[in-house]
Amino acid sequence: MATTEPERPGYLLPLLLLAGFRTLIDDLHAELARQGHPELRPLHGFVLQAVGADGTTATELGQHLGISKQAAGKTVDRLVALGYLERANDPRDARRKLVRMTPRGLDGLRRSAVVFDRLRQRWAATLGPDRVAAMEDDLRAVTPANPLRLDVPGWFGG
Amino acid sequence: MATTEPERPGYLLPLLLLAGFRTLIDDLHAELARQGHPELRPLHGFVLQAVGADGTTATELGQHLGISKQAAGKTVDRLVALGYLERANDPRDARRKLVRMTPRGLDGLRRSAVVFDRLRQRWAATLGPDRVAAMEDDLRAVTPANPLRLDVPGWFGG
DNA sequence: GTAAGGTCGTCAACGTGGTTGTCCAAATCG
DNA sequence: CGATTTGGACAACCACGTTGACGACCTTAC
Repeated sequence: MATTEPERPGYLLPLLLLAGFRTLIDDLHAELARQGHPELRPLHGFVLQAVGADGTTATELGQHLGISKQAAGKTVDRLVALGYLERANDPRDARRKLVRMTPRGLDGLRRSAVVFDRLRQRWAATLGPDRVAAMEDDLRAVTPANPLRLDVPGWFGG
Repeated sequence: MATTEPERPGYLLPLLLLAGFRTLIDDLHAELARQGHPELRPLHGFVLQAVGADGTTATELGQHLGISKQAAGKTVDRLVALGYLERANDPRDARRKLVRMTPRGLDGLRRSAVVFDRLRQRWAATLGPDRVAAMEDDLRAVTPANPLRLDVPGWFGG
């Protein structure tokens, strides 16, 4: 690198990152819709991921996702109504309501993982596997290893 | 590349892209808040960018941003209330209401550009200028050159 | 054992952003 | 000219986020 770069404007970088994220998520949900999960929203996938196979509670979920327990509870309500989650009582603590995946929820989660892997392979086929890995490594290097902030709607607009 | 990659899970890629975007935007707005623009939300910056120095109308803005004209009008209302935009009548078409930047809006937009450039330089200093450029090129290659979809809150949570 | 304090879940109110549907005024077309 | 299209605004609605308040329940200390 002898001379300086041809001065790329800085504002393009966030736009490209957003576009990349959005492309991936849109492709995922287009495929999920084809596979029997048309009601899943981008947000929901991440919530299912956060609930995991072991289940949690609304408060834990909120902490994990970086949102209030009330907001987490509302989203759980929605996913219960859609048939992806269910609530159960904790036998050891009558205050807690365990949030668990239903079979349908597990199905969606597994399919998401498969599709994400396939999408990453598609990027690798286009760019080369090393470039994708480099992108991941680079992003990890400039990103404060945050524990997943999922308050996107409120953050962006709020 | 003799063998296959060590199987990185595909779901990390979107998370890293989102984290990168979010880091950039958060840093930008932290700096903007320091420079006298604490009320600007992430969304607002993109809207100002879309309005540009020449101004537009709410309908055009909505088309440009990928949202309805009503949603665009609402956001314009907010930015007018915050002092970043102003409306004026179009002398050639009494239906149209021109949306223009105020001096405050221009100030915010210019500062955003400066901060974005500086943030990109910071990434370049950490990763190397070629890596940042490569990331941009790669993202452009896997992204359908979309004309800026700004319906993020509704898209994500919808 | 009982009183004090902390935690979990829920209800309510509110703000912001998105949508669709309706409607009027103004421009444009035939 | 009348008919159609277009821009803007209003209203109703949904999704997601917030904070505040409040029971119900666990835990701890006395």
